[in-house]
Amino acid sequence: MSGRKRPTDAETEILRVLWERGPSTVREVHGALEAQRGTGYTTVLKLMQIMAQKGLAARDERKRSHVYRPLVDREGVEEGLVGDLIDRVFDGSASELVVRALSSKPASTEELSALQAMLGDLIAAREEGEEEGR
Amino acid sequence: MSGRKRPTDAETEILRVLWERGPSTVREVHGALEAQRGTGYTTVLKLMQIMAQKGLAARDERKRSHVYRPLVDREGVEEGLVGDLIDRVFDGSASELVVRALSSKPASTEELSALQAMLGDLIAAREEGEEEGR
DNA sequence: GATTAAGTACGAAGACTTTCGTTGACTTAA
DNA sequence: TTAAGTCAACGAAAGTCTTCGTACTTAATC
Repeated sequence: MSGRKRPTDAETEILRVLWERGPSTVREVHGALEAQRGTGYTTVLKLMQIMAQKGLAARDERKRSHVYRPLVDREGVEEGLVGDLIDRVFDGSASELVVRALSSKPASTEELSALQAMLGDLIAAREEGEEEGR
Repeated sequence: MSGRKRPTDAETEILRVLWERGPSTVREVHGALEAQRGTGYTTVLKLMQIMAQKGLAARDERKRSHVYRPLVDREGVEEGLVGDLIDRVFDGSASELVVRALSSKPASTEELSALQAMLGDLIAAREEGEEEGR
C-alpha cells in the first residue's frame, strides 16, 4: 500500500504549497506558509522530513538546500479526505455532504449553475451508457 | 464561544449514535458502536465523560446509569466539519469540494437528479430575490 | 584563516486522542 | 447477608501531531 491514511492538517497545508509551487525548498515553503500562519522554520523543516519519511514527498539532496516534491497527487488526496468525511459523517452518501457543503459555504450563483450543468452532463452520460447496454 | 472546534473522530462517532438514538446510556452507545468497531466499554465511557466536560453532551445523573444527550446539533457539526475541509483543502470553494465528492463516492443517478433539482431551486430563489431588490 | 550566514539533523517537550485496567460504590438475586 | 453483576470514576499508558531549541555542517565573506 502507498499513501493510505489521510495526511495530517499540517501535512496537507504543506502539500498544498508543493502542489501550487512545484518542487520547493523548505525555505520557500516556509515563506509561503508564514504569510498565513506563524510557524517557525524548523517546524516546517521537521514536518517535511517526516513527510519524506512517510512517502508523502521526495527530496533531492543534490543541492545544499534540499528540494522537495510531492509524491502524492492532489486529486487522490482530496478524494481521500472527502471520501473519509463522507464515510465517517455522512454514512457514505456524497449527496448528503453536498447539501451540507452548500449550506456551510454558499457558492456564487455562477458556481451553482456550473455545478448544475456538470450534474446534467453526468446524468446524460449515464443514460447514454444505459442505452448502449440494451 | 460554544462548540467552536471540530469534534474528534471518536467523538463524532458517538455523537452520531446520540443523534440517531436520542438520549442514551453509555451501555447503549457502546452496544451500537461495538457492532462496527471493537472498542471497550470503559473507552466509550471515558470519551463520553470527556464530551460532557467539553460541552458536546450533557448527562442526566438521576438514574444510576447516566443518560447522555447531545448538546450540539447535527447540522451545525456537519457544517463545521465540511466547512473546515473546504477552507483547509479547497480554498473556500464549496463547488471544488462537490466535484471531488462526486468523483470519490459516485452517487446514484437518482441522487444526482435530486441534487440537480435542488440546485435549480436554489438558483431560482436567488433570481427572485434579485428581482425584488430592484 | 576566522567569522557570519544558511542549511540540515536531532531530540525532546507539550498537547491531544484513544485506549483500557482497576477500584469502589451500588443493585439484585440467591 | 453474601455473591455476582453493573456502573462511574480515575489514572495511566501509548500513540500521534506539532512545535521549537540546540548542535552540527557547509558555504560565503571579510
